[in-house]
Amino acid sequence: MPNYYNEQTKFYVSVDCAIFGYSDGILKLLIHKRPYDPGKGDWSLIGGFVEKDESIDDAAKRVLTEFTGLDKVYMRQLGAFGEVNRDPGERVISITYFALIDVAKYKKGKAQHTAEWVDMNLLPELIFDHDRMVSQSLKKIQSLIWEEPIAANLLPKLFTLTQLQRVYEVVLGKELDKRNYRRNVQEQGFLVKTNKIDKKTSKRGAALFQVNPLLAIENS
Amino acid sequence: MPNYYNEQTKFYVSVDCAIFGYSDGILKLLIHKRPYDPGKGDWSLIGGFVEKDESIDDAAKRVLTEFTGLDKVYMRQLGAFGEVNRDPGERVISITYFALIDVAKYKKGKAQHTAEWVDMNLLPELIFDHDRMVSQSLKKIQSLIWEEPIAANLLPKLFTLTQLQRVYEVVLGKELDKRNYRRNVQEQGFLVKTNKIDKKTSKRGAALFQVNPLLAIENS
DNA sequence: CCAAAAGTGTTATGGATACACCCATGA
DNA sequence: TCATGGGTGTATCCATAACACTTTTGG
Repeated sequence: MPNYYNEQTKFYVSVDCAIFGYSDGILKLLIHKRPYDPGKGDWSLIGGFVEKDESIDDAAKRVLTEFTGLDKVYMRQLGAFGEVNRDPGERVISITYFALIDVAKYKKGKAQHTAEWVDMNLLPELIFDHDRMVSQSLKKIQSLIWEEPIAANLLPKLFTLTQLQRVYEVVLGKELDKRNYRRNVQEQGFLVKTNKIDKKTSKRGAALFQVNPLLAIENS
Repeated sequence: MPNYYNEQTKFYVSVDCAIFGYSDGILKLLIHKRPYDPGKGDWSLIGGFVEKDESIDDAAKRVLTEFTGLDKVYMRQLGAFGEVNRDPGERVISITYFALIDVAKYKKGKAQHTAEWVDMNLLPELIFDHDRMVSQSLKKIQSLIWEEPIAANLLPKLFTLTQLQRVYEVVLGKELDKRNYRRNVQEQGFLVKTNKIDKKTSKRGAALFQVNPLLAIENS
């Protein structure tokens, strides 16, 4: 066979990103109104097509940067979605990623008029199989949150333990015992106490922590 | 934009299957000598291209059936591998699956001359990124083995608890305490004792078990 | 002076681990 | 009769869960 590849079918391949954020004590998802048919105007995850000379991971990073202005963001692949008719417009195979970002750093990029942070508890129905992508992403984040220092990606660089506790609580969907949580999270060794004090959220002031810079997870 | 899709690049999409089997107390992987360039003659996972009108899951099932003669096999998606030059011949995005099958049921199919069951401990180097696919698959199987009744997929329909224990041990790579293992595996509720007795492996005879038919996991 | 959040240890409980002997049978 | 694998229960340990009070300070 002279060139085996040539006989094969090619496919559009997209990346869809479930971008999670946190503000006001609420877990949010960045979604936007799809600007073209099919499904024009329907809510959709942030996505885009993989381009010729970029890896799928790079495509996901590029899309995320285009839509949020951020790079070096914590992002992981969830998996591939490849039902024949998942996109009724054309056959498109989607590789799904999830990301955790600090909403405060978010800058409107592409889709600036139609992108919104939506309360995860009030999520509208999403297009195609995007609902499944979101629920599977959240499950994976829940299973990773005690394994890797990912929760802090939803907060500014410096944060108090109480702020981080709220993040754990909204991600896991349940309240945590303050003392047990503090013991657990500190035993992990992800966090280092800075000598700075946050005076905004309490009169007494709370110690500000950051993720151990040696662990800088982010991408990769 | 009249048809947004048309402006996009298309890609070859393949499925690669890490097919695990078990015999003689050893965990094995089905690999074959790649029949075409690049890498002709090198060891490779079982794989094939996704075709026009099949989902990626169906493509993986088809490839598995073509190479093993088996259907209704336990198979799960691992994830997508999409480095630009992962396949030096052409840009190919691969969706990787792993499967657990009963080696005794295996029939040589496609690649009958070059496919082999190889001891996981003596695995040769595989082509491209297939080594990573295998090690990630094994990790995922290890994390699922106590969650879902997947280990029995490596055995015939009826098996003794001791046979199943060996499967757990070779998958997890460590010895298990017989009494603890038996308590755990029976508490899961996956197994039902049949009234049949296996006399082949012991003089006394051992009760034969099967997976609760209501749980028939297989594909899906 | 008091409301509001920060910070801190100990006990209780339940799941996981370690461990040893009797049973049934074919050769 | 004995060698071989089958089958069974309990005590210990460790990790997780439950639980309440003192501190600090801005208003």
